[in-house]
Amino acid sequence: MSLQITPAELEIMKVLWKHPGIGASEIVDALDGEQDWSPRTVKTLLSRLVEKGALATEADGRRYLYRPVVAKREYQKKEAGQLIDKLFGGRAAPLVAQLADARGLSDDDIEELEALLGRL
Amino acid sequence: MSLQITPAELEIMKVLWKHPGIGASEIVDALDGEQDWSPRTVKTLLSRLVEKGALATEADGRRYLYRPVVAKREYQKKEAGQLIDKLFGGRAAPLVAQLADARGLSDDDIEELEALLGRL
DNA sequence: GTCTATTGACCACAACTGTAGTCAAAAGGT
DNA sequence: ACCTTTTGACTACAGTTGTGGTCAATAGAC
Repeated sequence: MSLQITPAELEIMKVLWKHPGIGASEIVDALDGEQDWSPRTVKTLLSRLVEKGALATEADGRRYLYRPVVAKREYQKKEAGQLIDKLFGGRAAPLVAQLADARGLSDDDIEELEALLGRL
Repeated sequence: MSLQITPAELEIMKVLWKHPGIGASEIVDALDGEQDWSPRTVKTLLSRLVEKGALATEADGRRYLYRPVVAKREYQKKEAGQLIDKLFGGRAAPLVAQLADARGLSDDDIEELEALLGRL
């Protein structure tokens, strides 16, 4: 159960993580400006996500309300783990070093990281 | 020029980052145990990588020697950047927090991260 | 010198992805 | 009671990816 979510599907998931339990047209609205997809496209992505088990549906009269099954946190964890396994030999530090190098760390980042390290 | 490298292709790249300038059969050998691909499959992946500009070839008599065009570092940077943009709102700290949560940080990691933060 | 194994070029093909159309049922406006 | 709009179900279709086959040239083994 690898729950493969494609980039396009992820956009839908992001909307639903932010507003769980909305219907297809609200999702289309929420995506407006972000993505320029026809409502048809959004519907297809929704069906595929339901089929994959990433979304649960709840009938609401004529339509469905959608709700994520995988929590955002879980998904982030999985993706982050995959990336460091795939490219960084499973070690977190080189990843952070690359990030720092690639785009610098904000002061906030540094502060948060220090706090985090303090707790360990 | 986004240089889209797929997971299967990445396995080839990893071999070549480690041993630049080898030929197809050496790559097949190096992958043995890792991946179980027919030599044909490896050849196809090589052609696609060359076509995409991710590998350069150098004729060596009857065959080619392959060599990465994109450095590993560059690729890591790009991937890490994409991940935090895609899932962590562009901030590094939450990513590290997820990683720490998901699999813990080794003492080495913590030490390295502290050194890194010290420099900033 | 001839045979065999290797190589790159080209081809195949199913699964997955991105994008969207058709269709029939139902909801809501008037 | 009709017409329009919205919705989910089904369908389409090209591009990408994973996997590997065919073929002709050729390099090396005998």
